[in-house]
Amino acid sequence: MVKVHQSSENLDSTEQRIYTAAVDVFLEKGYDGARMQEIADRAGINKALLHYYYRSKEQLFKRFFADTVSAMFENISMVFTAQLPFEEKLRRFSEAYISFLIQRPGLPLFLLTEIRLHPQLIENTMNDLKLKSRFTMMKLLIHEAIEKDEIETGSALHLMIHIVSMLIFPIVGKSMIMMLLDLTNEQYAAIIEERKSVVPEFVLKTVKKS
Amino acid sequence: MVKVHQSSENLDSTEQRIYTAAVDVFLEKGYDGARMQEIADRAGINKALLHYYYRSKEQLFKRFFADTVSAMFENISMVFTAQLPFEEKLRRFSEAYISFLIQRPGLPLFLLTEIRLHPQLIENTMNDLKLKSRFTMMKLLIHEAIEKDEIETGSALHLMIHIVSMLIFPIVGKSMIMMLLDLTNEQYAAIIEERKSVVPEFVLKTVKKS
DNA sequence: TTTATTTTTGACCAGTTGGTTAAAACAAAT
DNA sequence: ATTTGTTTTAACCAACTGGTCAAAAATAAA
Repeated sequence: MVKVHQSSENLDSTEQRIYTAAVDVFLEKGYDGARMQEIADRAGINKALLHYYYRSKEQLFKRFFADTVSAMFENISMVFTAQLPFEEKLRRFSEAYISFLIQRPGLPLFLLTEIRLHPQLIENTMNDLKLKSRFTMMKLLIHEAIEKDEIETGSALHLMIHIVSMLIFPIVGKSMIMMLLDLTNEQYAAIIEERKSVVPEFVLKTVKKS
Repeated sequence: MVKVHQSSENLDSTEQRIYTAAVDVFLEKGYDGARMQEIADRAGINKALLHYYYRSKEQLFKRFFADTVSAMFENISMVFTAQLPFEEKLRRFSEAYISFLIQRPGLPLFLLTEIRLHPQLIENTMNDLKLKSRFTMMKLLIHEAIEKDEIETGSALHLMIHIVSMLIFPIVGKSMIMMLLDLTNEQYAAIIEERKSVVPEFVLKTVKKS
C-alpha cells in the first residue's frame, strides 16, 4: 500500500530527495519545461520510483505549489498580528518581505507565471488561499491605520498596491531592472537590500500625518 | 528560393497569418507550452507550411521575441525626447506606459518569464537591447531632473525603481493583486486606469521641490 | 530461515513533438 | 499548351514524454 505522505519525516528519505529535486526542477524550468526524468536523475533514482511515490507529474506539482504558496503568504502575515503603530508595521513588513524574497528570488515570478499558464492545475489551492487572504494580510494594515487616524485618508487600495509593487517587482523584474539601469549582480543585490528601508521611508514621507 | 521576410507585406498573406497565430500561441502558452500544430491550426494551414515559412519553432519564436521587445521599449522612449519639466514628463510617461500595458497586458510577464526560462534563446536580442537602453530610457529622466534642480537629490536609482515597479507590477501581478484585495475584473480595470495619474502624483508628493 | 512487505529497477509502451519529404496544386511566363 | 517556379498538402519519422509493469533487491516480520 502506498503510505500517507507527511511533511515531517526522515529528511534524507527517498521521498524527501525526490521532493527536493522536484522543487528545484519546477522552479528552474516551470511546469511545462520540467521533465520527470530530470527530477529522477537529480534525486538519484529511477523514474519508475518517482511514480511510485508521487503518482503523476500533476500531483507532484500540485503538492509543491500548495506548499510554496502557503509558505509565501503565511510567512508574512505574522507581522500583522503584532500591536504596533502603522509606521513600525510598515517597516517590519518591508524588512520581512524582502528578506523572504531574497531567500527565494525565483518564487514570485514562478507563481505568477504558473497561475497564468495553468490556472486549472492550481484551482483548488488558490481557492483555499482566497478564503484565507480575505481575512488577513494587507487589508488590515492600512484600513486600521486610517481608522486610527495615523495616516492621511487617501486611496488605501492604491497605497497597498504601491507598497506591494515596490517590494515585489524589483525581485520579479530583476532582469529588466538590471538591464534598464545597467547594473552588476553585486549592485543589484545591494539595492535590493537597501529597499528594506528605502521603500517604507519613501511611503511614509507621503502619507505620514503631522 | 525562400524569400526574404519583410514586416510590411500583404496583411492577409499566409506568412502574416502564421505570424499572428504564433504570437497568440506563444503569449498564451509560453515557449515550452506552445505547439507548432496549434499555431498551424489557428493559421488555418498545414504544419509543413509553417516550417516552409519559418524554419523552426526556435526561429519563429526569436523573430517574435525580438519584435515584441523592441516594441515594448521603443514605444516608450518617445516621451523622453520631449523638452518638458520633470513633473510633466513623469505624468506623460505614466500615462503612456500604462496605456501601452493595458493593450498588451500579457507582455511583461511573458518577457520576464522567457528571459528567465530561455536566456540562451534570446541572448542576441537582449544584447542588442542592452546597448540601446544604456543610452535612452529612464536614466535621462531622473538625472536630468536632479541636475536641473527640479527634484530633491535622493537616490535616483531607487526612485526609478519605485516608478517602474508601481507602473508595471499591477499588470504583471494581476492575479496576486486581485486575490489579495478581493477585486472583480471591473474593479481591477478601473484601478489600473486610475494609476495613470495616481502613481505620478504619489511620486511627486515625495520628491517635488518647493 | 522462511515468509511477507516494501522499495527499487530495467524494459517497455502509447501518445506527442518538432521536423522532413515527395508529390500535388497553383500561378506566371514562354 | 508547356515549362518554370512557388505554395500547399498528406504521409511519415525519429526522438522524446509521462507513465506502466513484472520482476528483482532490500528490508522487515514470522
